[in-house]
Order: sequence, then structure tokens, then C-alpha cells
Amino acid sequence: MNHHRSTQKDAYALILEAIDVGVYRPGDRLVESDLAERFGVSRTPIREALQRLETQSLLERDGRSLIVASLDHNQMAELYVVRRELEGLAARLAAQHATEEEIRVLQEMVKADDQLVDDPTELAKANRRFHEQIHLASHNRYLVQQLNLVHRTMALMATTSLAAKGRGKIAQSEHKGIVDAISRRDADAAADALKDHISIAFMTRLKQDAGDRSKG
Amino acid sequence: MNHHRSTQKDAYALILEAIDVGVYRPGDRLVESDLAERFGVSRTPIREALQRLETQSLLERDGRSLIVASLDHNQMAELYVVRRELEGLAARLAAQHATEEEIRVLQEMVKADDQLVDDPTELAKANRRFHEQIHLASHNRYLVQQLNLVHRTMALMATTSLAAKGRGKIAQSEHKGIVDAISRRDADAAADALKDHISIAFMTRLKQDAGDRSKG
DNA sequence: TTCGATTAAGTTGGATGCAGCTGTTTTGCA
DNA sequence: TGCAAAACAGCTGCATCCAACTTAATCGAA
Repeated sequence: MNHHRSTQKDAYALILEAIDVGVYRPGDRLVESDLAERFGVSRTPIREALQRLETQSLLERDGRSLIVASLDHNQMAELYVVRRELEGLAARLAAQHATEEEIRVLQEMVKADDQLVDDPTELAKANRRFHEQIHLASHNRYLVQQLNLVHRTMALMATTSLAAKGRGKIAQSEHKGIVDAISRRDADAAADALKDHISIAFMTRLKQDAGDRSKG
Repeated sequence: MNHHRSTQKDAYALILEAIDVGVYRPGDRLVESDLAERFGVSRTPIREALQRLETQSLLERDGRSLIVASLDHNQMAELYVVRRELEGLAARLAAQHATEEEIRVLQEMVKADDQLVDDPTELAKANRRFHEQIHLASHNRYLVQQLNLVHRTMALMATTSLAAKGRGKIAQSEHKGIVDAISRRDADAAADALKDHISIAFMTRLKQDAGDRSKG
């Protein structure tokens, strides 16, 4: 009957996931009553969720109504600069503060993800888990919070850079380098490795976008 | 009559300001109906505002109700680490991207604030404006957003480090060094100067807290 | 007197009603 | 046929209502 009763998530999580999965794309208008009907709740929790998403800049106002935010080239560039710095800090702190168990998990993740090199969808998920693990290993809740916001904002970009041919394999080796540095407790090396990793991912995306643009 | 009609702010801004000014202090419970009455609106906009503040971790849940978040020592330390990095990045980007006019404004601010050295309250306000100006000069909207969040979170800490005796004067000279580096377009020097500035501010706060603790 | 249980008060979360604004369509006139 | 004006439909924002839950209080029994 109500197919949403199974997942006991609230409206906020549901909308967030819908944006994440691409049900709602940048520029789409989100109408409260539509969402209320779709998720089988009243407008009240929907409104609250929408406002929370707006404060995170995942939604923006177009006149009176809310639309899914979209990122132009400048915004992408700005976002990557911030992301690079924060991820670099996360790697640095992880090298300093990660427990042995956390490092072990990172090592196992890298090893396991080797199997996924040719499956961009799965690899993207694994990639997210990997980075999240590093964030958590920093043991800094504010950094985790800010990086969460950054990654959510990145969901507004249509494609993942891991869809680029051959990128998966290279990204894997970069991940390995990052984990090695963290394992050695080499904070500078870890930060640099992760910052480089982000830079390369950004360049990959730029190339993709250039290709998309010439194709149409 | 209604003393809130003058300021045409919404509930969100009103509550935020109330926390900022210290009307509501860390640990205080925020009751929707109380706030609704106080601000002369219904519970609905209050609820929305509270939820937005909760997503920013300015409020936290205590059972069912919301209380103003408080920062323990660990949280303060974690926050300062993130702040240091982000402010450093802002200085770096400001050195690279600030317009001549923005730099001029920074220089004038430093000069003007010399007059305020002995007025901690005014100095704190001026200090906030100064840092905000650097944030904006970075021309990175995500960095601005994240630093806004950091500064709001800092409002949860009772005292400003500028209340420390002699700190105002020293902070002023640090500000001058930062602006000089930005003016010279020396990104590395600007980043280092601002990071050092934050570190010193943190150490000052730690000393204050240690003093408070032994006294009270 | 103290502990437990039952009841009452208060508060949050969700639903619905209503007014006001916005954007669109339709109709009338040139 | 084109343009302007007016009516209309849709949506948002705020208020109020209701139900569920949590916590506080009071009463009773050991």
C-alpha cells in the first residue's frame, strides 16, 4: 500500500535522496503539495525539510518557490577549492588521530574496491564510503559536518568523475597512496596526496564537461 | 506596541540574534510556544526556524526538545582547527582574488579599528566585520558559507578572546600583518599570518578558560 | 516516610484551513 | 489580429487544531 512505510526515513532524508538519485534535477521546481502527496505526508514536514535543504544551499529560491540548485562553472570551481582544502585537512588529521582499527578498515576498503574498477556506479558508492571513512578518522565533528555539506552539494553535479574511462583504476592507486601515508602517520604526505587526488578529480570533471559541451 | 514590527526580520534571524546576543545561552531550552509569543508569531515559523538552526548544529536535541548547543573543550579545539584552515584559505584566496577596492577597505578598517583597542565590545564587532571582509574578498561563496557557520558556532562560546587584557592591541597588529600580505598579493604569507592569528586567539581563549575555571 | 503507580499538564509533531500573492489564461476592445 | 486588462487557478506562508508522547505531580500503599 504505502510503499514508503518500509523505509522509516523522514521527509528530509527522502527528498535528499531523491535529489541525490536524480529524481529531482537542478532547476526542477519543488512543489510542497506534490511532495506531500508523493511521500504520503502532509505539507508540514515537507516544508520543514525544504527549508532545511534551503539553508544548506541545496535548494534556492526562484521568486516564491524553491528549485533544486544548479552549479555553474564558477560554482564548481569554488566548491572544489574548498573541498580540496577540507579533504586535505581530513587526511592530515586522520594521519594524526586515526585509531589502528580505522586505518585497517581503510586498507581493507582499498583492497576490496579493486574489484569494482569497471563498475562506475558501485565504484562511486565505494568512493563515497572511502572518503567518509577518512572524514570520520579525522575525529573532528565540525570537519565531518562541513565535508558532508560539500559532498551533498557535489550531488548537484550530474556526472561523477569516476565515469571517465580509466579514471577508476587511477583513482584506486591514488587512494592507496593516501592510505599508505595515513598508515605511516605522515600527515603532510597524506594531506598532499588527498589534495592532489581532488585536483585530479576536478581536472577529470572539467575534461568531461568540455566533451559534453561540444557534443551538445 | 509590537516592538518587533520595526525590524522586518523573520523568526530565524530573530532567534539567531537572540542566541548571538546571549538572550539564550548554551543549555537553555527553547520552547516553541514561548518563542512564538515573544516574537508575536505562531508556532509554525518558529518551528521552521528551530529546525534550520538544528541542522546547523546551533541547537541540539535533549530528548524531544531543543536546547542551545554548548561547546565542551574538545568541541572548541575541533572547531578552531577547522576555523584555522578555512580562514587561512580565505586569506590565501583574498590575496589572489581581492579587488583593489576590497584591499583598500581592509586597510581602512585596520586603521579605524586602532581607535577601538580599549573597547572590547566594539572591538569584537569590528573584528567580526574585518574577518567577514576577508571572507568576501576570497570571492568563494562556499568558503563564505562555511565560515559563516563556523562563526555562528563560535557565538556559542561565552567570551570573546578580545576581552583578554592587551589582546586587542596585539590582535590589531596581527590584522595589519594580514592585510599587508594580502596587499602584496603574497598568498602564502597571508595564509600563514591568518592561521597564526587564529592559533593565538585560540591560545588566548584557553588561558581565559583556565583562569575562569580556577576562579569559579 | 518513601517508593511506586496512576493521572494530569505541558510540549512536540503532523494535518488542515485560510488569506494573500504570483503567474497564467481568457476575454474584450481597438 | 494584437494588446491590454481582468478574472482565475495555483502555490506559498501563517495560524490553528488534534493526537501522541514525555515529564511532572499527586495519591496510595507498604
